[in-house]
Amino acid sequence: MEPSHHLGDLQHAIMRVLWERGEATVAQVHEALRGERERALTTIATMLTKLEKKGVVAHRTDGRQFVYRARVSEREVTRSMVSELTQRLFGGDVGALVGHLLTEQEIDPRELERLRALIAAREREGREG
Amino acid sequence: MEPSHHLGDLQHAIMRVLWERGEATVAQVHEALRGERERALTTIATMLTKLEKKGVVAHRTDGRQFVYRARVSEREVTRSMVSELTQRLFGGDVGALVGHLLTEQEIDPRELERLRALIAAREREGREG
DNA sequence: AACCTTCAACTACCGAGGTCGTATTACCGC
DNA sequence: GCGGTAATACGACCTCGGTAGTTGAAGGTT
Repeated sequence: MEPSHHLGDLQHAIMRVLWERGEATVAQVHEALRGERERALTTIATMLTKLEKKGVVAHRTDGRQFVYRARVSEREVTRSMVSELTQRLFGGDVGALVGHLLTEQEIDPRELERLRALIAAREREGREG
Repeated sequence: MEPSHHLGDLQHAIMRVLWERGEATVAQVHEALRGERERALTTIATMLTKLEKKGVVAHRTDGRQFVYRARVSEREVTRSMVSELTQRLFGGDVGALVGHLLTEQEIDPRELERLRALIAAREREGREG
């Protein structure tokens, strides 16, 4: 079990920028996040420092600037956060969560068909692999 | 949109006790939670007070004791927390989360069949209702 | 050389969850 | 009535996410 990639809201937003761009300076992250809300540049810088201390990002130096990159993949983080919630709310029962989503949340009909295909594939895998 | 029933770990554990038993004194909650980890009684009492201030629990008095009960349903909380995560990780796309669960997480084959039925029912609903 | 801008570093704070220790109060058994 | 016990009330403190001001250095500009 890796050290629980649990990210806050801003942290996750920053990571998304890094995942998308591969690398980014503080200013670039700040700029990319300008859409949602105006924050001080130092807020981003501080957060990146904290993320680095947590081990989820790293930086190299380019002239005077720090260029950050993610050290954990989006997939890892997503898996980890989803697992955490599944644990908390459904005692780890993934099927129960899917059931909840199917019955309690609105899902686009188009999605349903996709999902149906996904399940079929999954069941096939189970029988063969 | 209700005021975001976002609960921490201990808070959620306490709520689960309340949901299960309907009502419980501080001592009873403390006792029920003893299994996972030993905590001071005052920790539970403090948390219950904070939960009451948040509006998610209420209490009546029985002699000298406070008897707490939940003021929000488990369903509400679950929905709210799942929605939050769906928002954060998949931009609110519930289907995407289901897809993730289907492809990235282990699901019991027996569950798959149940889910298939659930989807079929859902699709039927969509066409008729 | 003096200045101005641009960085990162450092410090400070706030709120919330979580964890308790101590004070106070109210009751119960002698 | 006195002492002990059982409950709540209150306040302290820690961690973490989030937010930002200030400082100090580095480097370009005139």
